[in-house]
Amino acid sequence: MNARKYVDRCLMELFNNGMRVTEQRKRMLSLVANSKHPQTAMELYRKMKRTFPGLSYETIYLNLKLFMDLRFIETILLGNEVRYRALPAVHAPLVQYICMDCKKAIQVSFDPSHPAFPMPEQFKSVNYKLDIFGYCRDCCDRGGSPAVQ
Amino acid sequence: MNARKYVDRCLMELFNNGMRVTEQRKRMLSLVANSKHPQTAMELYRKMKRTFPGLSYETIYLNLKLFMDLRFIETILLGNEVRYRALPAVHAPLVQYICMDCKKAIQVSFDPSHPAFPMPEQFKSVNYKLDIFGYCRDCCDRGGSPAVQ
DNA sequence: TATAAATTCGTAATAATTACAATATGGATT
DNA sequence: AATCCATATTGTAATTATTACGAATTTATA
Repeated sequence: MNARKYVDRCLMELFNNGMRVTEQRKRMLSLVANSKHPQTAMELYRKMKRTFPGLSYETIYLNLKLFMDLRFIETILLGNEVRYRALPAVHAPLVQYICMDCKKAIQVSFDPSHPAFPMPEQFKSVNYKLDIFGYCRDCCDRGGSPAVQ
Repeated sequence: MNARKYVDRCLMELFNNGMRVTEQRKRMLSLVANSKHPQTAMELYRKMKRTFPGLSYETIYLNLKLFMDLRFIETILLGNEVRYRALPAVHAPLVQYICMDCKKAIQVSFDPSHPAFPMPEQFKSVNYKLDIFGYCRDCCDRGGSPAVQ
């Protein structure tokens, strides 16, 4: 995913919906887009604090909620932590390979219309999430064997 | 999934690992297995309280953690809530169709070795989770259009 | 640069989760 | 069945995560 494009798309969408493009939101989206692995609210807060020393935690949560509503981001549970990650533009289906050690997420697009899915008759599907957990090359090499997702 | 079999399997596994088969654990596993939709820690606590009036919250969390480690259950985020659901025996790959309205989860087995998935070369996969979000027949009929996952 | 509405801040309340020592209990042993 | 001991549960409290709300600030626009 191109981080620059992603941020621009989100900012434009904010603007088009009559919402404000603030420095905090710019930075927050940029952080999310440029992070190798999904971030916790606390991690985002700490990083934002560097740029905005007087930042309130409330701002983080309000914007996380806003970004969720606008589908800029989505949540994932890793270990017991709630983490947030960038959600690519709608209709760009993805598989995510998540390293359970370093928490890096590799995103791969794929075709969800594939007959491999045994869709039940009466279910109206609007979204899906395919997360595959394992260990990336780097962590395999290091021989780490951490707590399981 | 057969709830009775599931609970028995879990209890046996507890026993085989030198852990104790307590009334609390029996009840908790039974609750998880017999719930149509994934439960929050609080929901489980409330229901358990009926059987064990002096129950401590700590017991819920300790056992949730234990059940996670033993892979009896797994977590899912619905809305902003962390919910727990029964995890069928290992090597029984599943797709879960989750109704975003009533939160009912329909489980369907499928074949993950299907070439539809573009596995990256250097990734050692140990587990995966395919959740499809949408609306079940009942909720479509009622015409509900609730908050999005 | 003045304005109005939206956003952020500061503070505090609420909810979720974890910690720890004392007590109780499961299951092995006798 | 009575005893014993390691494990599980309880009770209480601490910590962490999340939400609430009025006041102050900032954005986008004229």
